[in-house]
Amino acid sequence: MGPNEIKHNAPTPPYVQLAAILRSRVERGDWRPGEPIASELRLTEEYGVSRGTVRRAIAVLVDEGVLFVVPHRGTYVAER
Amino acid sequence: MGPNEIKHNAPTPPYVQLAAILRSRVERGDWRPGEPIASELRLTEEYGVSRGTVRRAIAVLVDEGVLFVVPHRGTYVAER
DNA sequence: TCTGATTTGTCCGTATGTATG
DNA sequence: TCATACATACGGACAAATCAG
Repeated sequence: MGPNEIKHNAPTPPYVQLAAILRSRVERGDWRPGEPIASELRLTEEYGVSRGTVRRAIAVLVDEGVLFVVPHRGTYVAER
Repeated sequence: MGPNEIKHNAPTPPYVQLAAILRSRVERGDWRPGEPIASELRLTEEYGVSRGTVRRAIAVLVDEGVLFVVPHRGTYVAER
């Protein structure tokens, strides 16, 4: 883990921090294009934030074209 | 209550008066270690001061190690 | 077909964080 | 100092869709 921890008292909001973490995990190849990333519930447990924060972070990456959501199925890594 | 009233025309600033009141309430065991005290909104209603004043008073006690704040969750009594 | 588990969708209430006048 | 507004975050609850058995 290391730096991949959410700081609640940082000037950068948790959802922005988490978005950066998830972005780097995708770039690192942690999750490959076309494959699902961890579920929202899993991410809340892994990073100690609320689901609302997780969903907001995902929304950022969806907006960037890094991820896409399939309703009731999961969140996936976009194809390049 | 009784003496636990904020005097706006006193030489001692409201936030200092409130800090003293809250400190005594903790010492009295009104709120126990690890448990949350009243919310900022609740305290503004209870003592007739603005939220800014409440937050300033809390900041004093946090500085003293009497209280600690969990962002977006509440203000708690420090252990010990 | 049925059942239960999983996942995202949505809404609500409450709390603190921050900024402005 | 006060009053107000909005942003950010947390937690809970329930619905709807999906999937595996």
